[in-house]
Amino acid sequence: MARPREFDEDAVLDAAIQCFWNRGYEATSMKDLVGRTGISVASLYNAYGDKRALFRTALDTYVETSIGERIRRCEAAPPRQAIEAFFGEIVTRSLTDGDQKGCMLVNSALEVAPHDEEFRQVVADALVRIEGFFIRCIEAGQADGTISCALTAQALAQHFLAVLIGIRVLARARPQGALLEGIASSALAMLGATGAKKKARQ
Amino acid sequence: MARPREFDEDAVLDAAIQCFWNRGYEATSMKDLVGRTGISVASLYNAYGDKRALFRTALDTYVETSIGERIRRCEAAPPRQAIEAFFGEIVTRSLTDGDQKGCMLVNSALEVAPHDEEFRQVVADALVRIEGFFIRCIEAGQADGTISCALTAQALAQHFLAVLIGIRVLARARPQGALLEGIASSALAMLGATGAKKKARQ
DNA sequence: TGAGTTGTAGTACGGCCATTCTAGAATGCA
DNA sequence: TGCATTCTAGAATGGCCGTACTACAACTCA
Repeated sequence: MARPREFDEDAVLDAAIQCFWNRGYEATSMKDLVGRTGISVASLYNAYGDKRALFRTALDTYVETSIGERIRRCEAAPPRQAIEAFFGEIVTRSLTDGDQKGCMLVNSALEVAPHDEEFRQVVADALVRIEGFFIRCIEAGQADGTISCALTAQALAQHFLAVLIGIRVLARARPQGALLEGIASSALAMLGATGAKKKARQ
Repeated sequence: MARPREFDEDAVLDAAIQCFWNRGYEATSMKDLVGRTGISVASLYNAYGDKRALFRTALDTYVETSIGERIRRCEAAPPRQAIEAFFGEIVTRSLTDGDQKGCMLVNSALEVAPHDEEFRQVVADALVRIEGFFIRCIEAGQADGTISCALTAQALAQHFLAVLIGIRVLARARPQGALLEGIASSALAMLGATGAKKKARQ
């Protein structure tokens, strides 16, 4: 071990994530990355390998932090509220992001997954992880009666996954609050009528 | 007027659509287009302008043919069947396409719409057109009692739009029949119970 | 202190990119 | 037939791409 890094590795990786997230893989050049990260291209190559490897690191980090943490955060709540919180966060994030970057995972699912087996697997695994979150919540909710049993947990979870992706795509092309919120709330309606308390009030 | 075109304009445009559809805008090079269309780069520039203009023509044509025609075809059927047919076609197409190209409109919604106002508008308009198809079908179905009134026509239509997009994205990352078919059928379940005949049988 | 190691900066490199130019071939019209 | 016009082919162009190389700076450890 000799000379230590001069740059903040987390900050640089975060800057790289922002680039790829915003523009995608192809449209992001090494020059863009150098400009955004503030370090030289040699340092980038030295620290992360080539562009593809840097993208892989960026995507993995994004999935682990943005998505993984959201799942953990939401899953702390009771099942039904966990799903509501998840959609709520997604919609809020989509609307408050001025760059309209959408979700880096969804963007990658379209851009890099189809023609690259490695990335297809990374994306598919992350999607399965989200689906797993939904399944766990729905099963728990169906067990304690807070979620309807009209559909199987898996069917409903996969439906939610599709809606989630749809929201993320629409966030980039039609970023209107009413649209995204409406879609989320019609999805949540599929959870079934809420408990007796709320029902009685209406 | 002098020397006429030597190439089949429809065939060339179709080849260009295939390129852009499969790889996206950025990842498709003029060299790719020359190879796929079979005509020289000079002819491409002469006939369609630059790469961006060719993409615009390709996208417009795609929307008009692939999507416009599907809407017209499906809308010939009664409202509920129209929606069922629409989802059925999408799922079938997604699964039988060996290239897993998904939908060129959805791909464009993520790749070119966010950073290009012209294309954002083109994509948004096309999405509104699909939404309009759903709204017309749902309103008609709610009027004749074949579709549930649990949600407003617009809310359900927008929900369907999101699910549709979700299916198209998943088709590129997780192209499994059971997944896509399951999502479509859980969406169709939102149309509500079918007519008395079918209900009585069960 | 100095030898060894690793990070950094700048630059050079070959290749491919979109685009344009040049020359000539094919057609319609007079 | 000859002129004007349009299409086609291929090469040329300038720029940017990702990447590798070279020289040097900064640190650890003996």
